[in-house]
Amino acid sequence: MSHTTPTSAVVTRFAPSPSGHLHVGGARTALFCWAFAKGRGGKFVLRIEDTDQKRSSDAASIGFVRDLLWLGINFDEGPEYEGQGGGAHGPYFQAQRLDIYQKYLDQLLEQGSAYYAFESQEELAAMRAQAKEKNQPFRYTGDAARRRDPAQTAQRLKAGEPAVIRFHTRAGAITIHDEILGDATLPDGEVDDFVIRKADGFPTYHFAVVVDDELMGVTHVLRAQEHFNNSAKHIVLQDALGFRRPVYGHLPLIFNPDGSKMSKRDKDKVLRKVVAQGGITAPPLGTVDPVVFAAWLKDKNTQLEIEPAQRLAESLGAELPEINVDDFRRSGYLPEVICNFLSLNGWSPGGDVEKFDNAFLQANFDLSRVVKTAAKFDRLKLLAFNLHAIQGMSREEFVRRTRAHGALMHPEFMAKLTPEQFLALCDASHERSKTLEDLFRTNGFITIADDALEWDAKVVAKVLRGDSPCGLDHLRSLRVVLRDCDDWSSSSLEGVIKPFADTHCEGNVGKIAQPLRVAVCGGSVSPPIFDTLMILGKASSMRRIDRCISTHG
RNA sequence: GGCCCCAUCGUCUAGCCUGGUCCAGGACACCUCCCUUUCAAGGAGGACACAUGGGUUCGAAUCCCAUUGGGGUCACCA
Repeated sequence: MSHTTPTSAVVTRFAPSPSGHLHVGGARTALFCWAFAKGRGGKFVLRIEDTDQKRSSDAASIGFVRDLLWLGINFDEGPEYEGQGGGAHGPYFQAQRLDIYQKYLDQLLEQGSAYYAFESQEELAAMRAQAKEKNQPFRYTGDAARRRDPAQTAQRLKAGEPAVIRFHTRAGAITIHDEILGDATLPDGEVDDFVIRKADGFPTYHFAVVVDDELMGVTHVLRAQEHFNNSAKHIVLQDALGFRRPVYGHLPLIFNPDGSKMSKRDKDKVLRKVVAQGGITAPPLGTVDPVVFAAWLKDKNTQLEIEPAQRLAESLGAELPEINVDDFRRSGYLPEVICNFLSLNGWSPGGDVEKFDNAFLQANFDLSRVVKTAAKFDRLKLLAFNLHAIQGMSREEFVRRTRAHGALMHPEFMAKLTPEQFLALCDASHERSKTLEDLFRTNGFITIADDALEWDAKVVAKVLRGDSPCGLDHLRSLRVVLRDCDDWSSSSLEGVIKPFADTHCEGNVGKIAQPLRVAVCGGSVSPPIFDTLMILGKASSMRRIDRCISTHG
């Protein structure tokens, strides 16, 4: 293979470990990497870091790629996935590149830049504990190991003793050049002889990253700030291997509003709280496996799988916090809004501009405008952005996207509405929808059978009873009027009910609208009442009103 | 604890590099009022920040130092 890769072309990469779900933090990293490369006519590479056999048992679980594409983040090279990916620098799964790493491992070994080490996990843990006890940082010193003669090392290896390969870090301070943070120098001794190949033969993250970034021609490494110190390790590796050094940019972290790290564990946290408050000792049927549940209860560090966690939350009436991109999709957020909002966490185009699309981001994203400070993820502002975007949609677009969301998330709801009903519901809900989920969440009464509707006791007491004439009295006299009303359109109903309110309630429409609303939907919230009646249709509306009167009369 | 990084309204941020136009701008949230058949939405107002202390300078949110506070990292995880 020739090395004619033009050095001027920008290449960035997003390199997550395999997972079925894309975290919003990861999404932002991917978005920035994508925007940076694409805005400069470069390439964006996706690489799967599956060198941890314990966690990557299901190496095919790269479901998050779907989330990436949903957000509009496509990649030029990477695993093949629904028409995306492929490329000349594959394979893009690190677990499939073991022979490549071995070559460079050998080079390091020959150079004397790496050596075998035989300490057991237990020994290392003891050393770490000791360091911690003395309040000292743990640093592995390879002197003893390196002093061992090669013959003995060979013998131990031959005997099948488990061994790792460590990098021999030379003395000296290491300076990291960072396009976002500026330069930072780690003093001599900060980087110890870290492991580059594990006992199971897999490279560690540090080693695989350095080799792959070089081979894949990555020019700019943009990743979260938690990787900052790792960059020092990568730099010394690059130097030892004679590799080029990419430009680094460490992105500020994204936190929860309370300052804690945003983590999928937050879901477990919410569930544990609800379970504890409810004094629940066994999982509701069909939610979580009882054995798993017991183990989960016992060990606070364990996490439930996403699907069981969702079932459990639903059955307990708990709201799980949105953490993954898919959570936000399910909650009815728009991908373009998520991208827009995510960009604003850590970057801004300057001035007062804050609403923009991915094309704008691509054209304007620049490292010099990335902020250094961590951001707290403000869901309320995201919600406001989503509302604004929905309001900005045409009627057709709103219908189309709501229908798509409904087909995916609420097929049973969709099945119960005629196309005309659905359209009317969309019109009645458009300007009040903060998410695509709102319509489905707040209009459940429409899909309930007329004779199965239940009324909220509190609301009944407040709206239907009380002063005289009370709501029920109004309903009784209004039902006669409505019964004779043949044109059940919104405007016609208004033409009937408003005059009724004039004569019976001194023009106070609320006095009659609320009892009506409660009668037909069971609660105090619905779209405007005339729309609500129209959507339900005359037969259904009348049945509900009559049943309400007889039930509460 | 060692090392590294950071510090503008409650939150995301503009301004900082190239000191004066900033008694600090926008957005979300919040408060008040208006509109109103519910919930929203919408309209009009309002309150709210340069962490602290020293310098440098005629002048500092902007430059320097210290303090304080916050974060990251210290794995055969990535």
